[in-house]
Amino acid sequence: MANLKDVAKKAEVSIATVSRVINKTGKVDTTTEYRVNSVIKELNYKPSTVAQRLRNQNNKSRLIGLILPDIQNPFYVDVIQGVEELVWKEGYAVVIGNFSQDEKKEQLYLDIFQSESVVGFIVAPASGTDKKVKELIKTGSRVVCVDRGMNDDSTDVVLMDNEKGAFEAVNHLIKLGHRKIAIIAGSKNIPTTNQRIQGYKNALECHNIPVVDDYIVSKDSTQKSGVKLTEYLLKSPDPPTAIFTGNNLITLGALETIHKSGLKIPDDVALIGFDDMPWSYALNPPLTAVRQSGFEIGQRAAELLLQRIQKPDGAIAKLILKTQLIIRQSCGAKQSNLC
Amino acid sequence: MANLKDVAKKAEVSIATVSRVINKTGKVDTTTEYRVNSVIKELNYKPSTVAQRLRNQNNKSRLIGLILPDIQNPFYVDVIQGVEELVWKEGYAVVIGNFSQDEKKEQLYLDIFQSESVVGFIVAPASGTDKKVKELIKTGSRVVCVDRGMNDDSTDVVLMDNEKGAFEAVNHLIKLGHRKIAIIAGSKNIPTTNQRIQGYKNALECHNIPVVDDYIVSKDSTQKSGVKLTEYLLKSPDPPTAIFTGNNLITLGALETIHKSGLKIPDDVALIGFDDMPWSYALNPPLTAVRQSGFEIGQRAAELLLQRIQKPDGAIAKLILKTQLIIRQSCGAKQSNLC
DNA sequence: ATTACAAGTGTAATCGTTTTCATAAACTGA
DNA sequence: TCAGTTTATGAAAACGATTACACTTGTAAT
Repeated sequence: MANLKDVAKKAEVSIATVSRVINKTGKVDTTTEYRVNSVIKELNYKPSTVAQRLRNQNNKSRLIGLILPDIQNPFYVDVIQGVEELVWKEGYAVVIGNFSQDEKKEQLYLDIFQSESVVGFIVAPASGTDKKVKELIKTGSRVVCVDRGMNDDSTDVVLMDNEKGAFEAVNHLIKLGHRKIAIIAGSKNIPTTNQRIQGYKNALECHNIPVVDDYIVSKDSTQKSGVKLTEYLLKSPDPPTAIFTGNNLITLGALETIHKSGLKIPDDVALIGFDDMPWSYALNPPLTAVRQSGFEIGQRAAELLLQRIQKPDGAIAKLILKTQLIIRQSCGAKQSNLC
Repeated sequence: MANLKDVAKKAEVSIATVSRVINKTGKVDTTTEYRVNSVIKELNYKPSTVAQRLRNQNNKSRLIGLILPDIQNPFYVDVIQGVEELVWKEGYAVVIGNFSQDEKKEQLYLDIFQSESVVGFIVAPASGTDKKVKELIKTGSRVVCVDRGMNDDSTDVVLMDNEKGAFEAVNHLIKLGHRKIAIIAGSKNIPTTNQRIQGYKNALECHNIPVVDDYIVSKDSTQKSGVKLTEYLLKSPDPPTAIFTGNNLITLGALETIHKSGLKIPDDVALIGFDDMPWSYALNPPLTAVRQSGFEIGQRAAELLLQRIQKPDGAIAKLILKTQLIIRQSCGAKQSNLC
């Protein structure tokens, strides 16, 4: 690759002049400017970002590091899309690290990204006490958390109101007359899971319906465990009349089992899912679901990050986005007017 | 951040010695080595990758650039996952550019990634004559194409056998007795679309069924156009008894319309989709579909890229992966034994 | 005692930029 | 005509690392 020196020699000027032409800093004669520009084109010269970055210490990359627990989950894909779309307008690209719920992998991605000098991080941290994240902040990196925050509120964060979302879902089921309501939750290691379980309990308690431990099942946040746990619930001596699934993958697993066992939705068993997905409406019957917009989370997080980059010392923001209950046909329509 | 000089001063040695300790090159006294290492830890010193890269001209990043047309499409998410999983083992991270079928955006991402000195690119190019991609190859970048290749076979490429996949799908419908078969294809600008249409035609011709132009509809590869075009087909004077949808998003759109119009699958209209998705089995009835493994494409592409990085001048590979017809219940079961 | 060699270390050049400072030439105004 | 100013340019220092080379010791071989 041609460098400044090559261009300078060919244009018969000093490298300083070439640099001035490129960066439009300082006076340059019009004719030399023209000459230099021709040579640049001729040699297809592109300044070395590496050298620039070394020289201009503050010259960060045009990369934003996005570190997520599970790219297989379409929810996080929406987050990616949200971030990408917003950040793109400012000329940034997104680097993605998928750590598959593995904290070690998360740490390594943070390391790699840091050494690639990303301008900032958007992270859904594996734990609320992530040492590496704290270290990053201390050393002046910009970090925004999504979906899950740091315990000590040391970063900007964009969260969903999971508890309320779950409450509304279960409340909806209760209003339709259901009393035997089960929840298939995701991994208990994830804060959001516990928030959703809490919302579920709150709704039951609000209607004086006893919380039955057998109706609260969880393993991990995969489709497979959705299949298994639904089987377990349906085979139990007193099966629930309604199931609330903790995320979109679990919902798919539950659907699989319900169809296999020949039960009808919503007459034999009602289903309501956390996560509204593109396929929710295509189901038969269309799925009633709690919508959380990954796209919006992504966008907000990106906004916060860009702000933080501009104003490193601004107040720390904590955004809690509302979920939306999308009522379709998977819970039946028998109305009642409790609550 | 501390640099070599700081460490050297504090450890009372020259920067050369510090460098030697870090890189374990050259002789260093055990006690000085120990001293230097302590200081490094104390100051939390990390070598500047930027400076290293400038110095060691060949020192590339640990990033692989992945440039895709539509991250909203779960198929490409599978590709990402495939790449990520394989490449991760070799200590690389993945940078993702989502160009939303916009060639300009694609070019810009290629530029950004190049200036971030990625070790290699995996691209699903917007067009088979992409100038920028060719330029990259000329300047020594490693490029592997996925899903769509370069016209002149100038890069390694991993493709699906779309024509055969479509053929088998339509053949399946014909064997079940269908004669009025429509195809809702994706954007005609994408090579894969045309391959799938070709496979569709081949199957009809193979059974001496006339190809009816009215049954071949296409717009773009979105859910929305799936909705619209299905409406169009079902309202036509002689509606098809079976629909073959060109990708997973179109399938969702078609399902939406079919359910809305109260028709039963497969009795009123059979449906077969290109792309088997996690939700295919959760549908009611479960969807018969042509499976193409994005994950496998991703993995293979990553393999090729890593090989190419090691052996820049090896022979160019063209991998064509087979699709798999997953027969479920969305096409009915009336057997016939033509063909 | 002298030479030869190895071990341990430091000096300085280098990678490709940007930018400060110096300087020569050209212009200004009395 | 000459001081003062502006314009156009170049030389050289930095950014933070690596590394070839030179240098000082100490030790072994003669």
